[in-house]
Amino acid sequence: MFKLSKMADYSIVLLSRMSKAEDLLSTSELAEETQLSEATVAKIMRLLVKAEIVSSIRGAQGGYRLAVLPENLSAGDIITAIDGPKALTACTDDGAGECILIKNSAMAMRLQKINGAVKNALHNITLKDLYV
Amino acid sequence: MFKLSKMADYSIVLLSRMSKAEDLLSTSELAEETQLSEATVAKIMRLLVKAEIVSSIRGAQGGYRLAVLPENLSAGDIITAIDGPKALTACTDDGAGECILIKNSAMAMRLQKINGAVKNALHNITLKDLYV
DNA sequence: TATAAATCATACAAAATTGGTATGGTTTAT
DNA sequence: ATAAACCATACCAATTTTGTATGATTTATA
Repeated sequence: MFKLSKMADYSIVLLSRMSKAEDLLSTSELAEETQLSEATVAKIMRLLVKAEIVSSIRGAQGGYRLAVLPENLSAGDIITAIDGPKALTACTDDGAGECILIKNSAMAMRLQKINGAVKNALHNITLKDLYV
Repeated sequence: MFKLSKMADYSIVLLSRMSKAEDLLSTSELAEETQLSEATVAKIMRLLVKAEIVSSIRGAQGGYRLAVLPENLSAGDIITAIDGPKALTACTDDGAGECILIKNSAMAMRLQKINGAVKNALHNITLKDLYV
């Protein structure tokens, strides 16, 4: 199913705010402006850094800044960064005995169609589309 | 995020099986062929009946049959039937204090774009595409 | 008409996921 | 040296999802 997670939702709000900023924004600044707790903001920012969507400067006067142009950052990228790559998949065969029904059947390949279509749709929407 | 729920996954398997059947299939028959428990099959079938995707005949010798042609049944229809209409939405304002951040901002409308794109993608895939 | 086959409705517990917070460590400007 | 700020990890609470159980209703058939 598709339902934007709260975290992904928050991240879009944060990224939108950042896309309007010239200089660095700290966790506390972002938290204040978005009404989110600092802990939650920090958690999201870490994921965005790891995904190289934002870059970070450590130490005093540090903070975050977008590492990608808003028009080059897709909704799919953001969701994958926050919720993980499995967030955009149908029944995946992870070798742990999942998807018994579908393994060994043509269905597995067909389900890829659903994934592909959704991924494609999400990659055609950019951050710029979302905040302009 | 998008991840096909197990139930939606199962329902596609069940519907695929039904699309090959001429006559009625009972819960026990479907359970046996798909290796799912009868209780789980029954639960899914109830949802599919309510969504008018399959029709049911009660009583002895009863069972289920597809009520729609496979080429007219979209993945979106199936997912909505199983996981509910909210399954295909971004942060919805349901009046219960959700989405405080986004309410009163232009962001709400922008998020509709994500929903719209995903819904559109899922409605362009039919059951026939999935089992042929 | 009694019986068995079958769907319908509801409720519920276990398991998995998600949301949110806390704690301590490391880096760096001043 | 100090304080500001990011980094890493772990953890718990809340929610959602999965799966099952129980009983009621309908209907073909002997």
